[in-house]
Amino acid sequence: MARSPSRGRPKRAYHHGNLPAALVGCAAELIGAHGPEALTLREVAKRAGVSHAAPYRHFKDKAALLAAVAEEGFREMTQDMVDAAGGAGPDPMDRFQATGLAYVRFAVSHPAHFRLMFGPAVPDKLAHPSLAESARQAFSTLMDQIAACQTAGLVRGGDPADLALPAWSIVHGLASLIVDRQVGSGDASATEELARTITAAVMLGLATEPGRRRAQPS
Amino acid sequence: MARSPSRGRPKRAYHHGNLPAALVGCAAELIGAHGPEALTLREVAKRAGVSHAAPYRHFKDKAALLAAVAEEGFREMTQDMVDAAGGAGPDPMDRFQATGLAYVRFAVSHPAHFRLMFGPAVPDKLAHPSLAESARQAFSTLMDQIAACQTAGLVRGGDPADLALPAWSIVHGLASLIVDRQVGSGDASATEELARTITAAVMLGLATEPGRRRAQPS
DNA sequence: ACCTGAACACCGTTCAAGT
DNA sequence: ACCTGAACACCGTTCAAGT
Repeated sequence: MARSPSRGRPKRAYHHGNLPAALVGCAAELIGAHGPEALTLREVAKRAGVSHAAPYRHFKDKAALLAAVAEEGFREMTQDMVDAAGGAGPDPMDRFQATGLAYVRFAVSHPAHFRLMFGPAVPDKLAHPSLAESARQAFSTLMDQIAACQTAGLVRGGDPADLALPAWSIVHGLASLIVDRQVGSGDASATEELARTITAAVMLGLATEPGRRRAQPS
Repeated sequence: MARSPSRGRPKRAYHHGNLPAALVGCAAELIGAHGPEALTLREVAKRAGVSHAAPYRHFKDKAALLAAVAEEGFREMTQDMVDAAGGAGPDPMDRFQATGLAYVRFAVSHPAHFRLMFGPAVPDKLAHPSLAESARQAFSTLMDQIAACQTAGLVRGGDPADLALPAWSIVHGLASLIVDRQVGSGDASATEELARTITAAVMLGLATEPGRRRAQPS
């Protein structure tokens, strides 16, 4: 097998132009290990083998680097949801539920990334357009599944965005409560069951046959 | 009117034993103004008129002071929910919805406190028992309303804690998404409408007549 | 008992200087 | 063009010393 044609020893490959990617990679590792709050720009730089001032050539400040990692997280989460829907069979309602489960599953298995993506570590997310766009796509994925349910007549009519908001809220709320340790046993299969109950509840609320259906006391 | 009987000028009243309360008050003010992330123990101390080492006589560390402020937040939020339920008339379902609305309203009008209460500013909430207890009471308030709906036959049977989890998740999710600026126009009345839709959706999901009710495509 | 002041080991960020 | 090293203005926390 031929050696890489690029000059220089592989050890110091960063200096040739992929420092940004290396910094994002190191930051993601450290965040996964110790949470976004503990992340230090100086340690990221050290890990990447550069001085603590070097990152500023490629990122405006610490928030910009965190935003890049958060964006990566949103893309991964969206992919997980798309995959889950695809693997859930033909019933649109099953696919919808699978998408929501994937949302919760992502949060539970990557709590540090989830906190980074939604928490205050990146102070103004709208200041990072590609981050905002990747977040929008995650929501969009959920919305698409609702729209498919509507087309199949399984969910009542209306703007899919409006209907997706309760669904997003409930999976996001459960995920947040688990990640913030307000709820949940830590047991993975118990969490799965929780998520299943939660999504089922909101699905009932969105199902067809709208309007007054409240039961009267006997 | 008689002067305060305590010796010394009111300006330096802290030194008599209410420094802890003064620190919590100053911290709450600063958090409300600039968010929990921006809070500095040194500035709290300065604001309270003591040296930056003085707080350590009363709080183990920064997290302990933040925990005290968060606890205050949970008590206030619980009170808001109780008041909302009380002001909502006799229908248990209306009272339940009012409680959920109060939850969202608290978050929207005290975003910094909400972030403090649920976010990572207090790293290990379980390490502060009275904080954990105040959080439990907030959840409990929501649960009580569900139980009342069950008693009235308006919500299906089962462990109230299980049924409250979807409700908690959905209001917490909406509140979090708004506070983290992933959703919402910033308009207060639009937010109110959002919250009303959300709570209605989950109420439909929890209503009586359980089991298979999914509509088939025509 | 409660508070102060100096000190320590960190931060993020900037900037002249090197190659 | 890209990186380094020193420097600045901060942090949280500790601890001897004061009253």
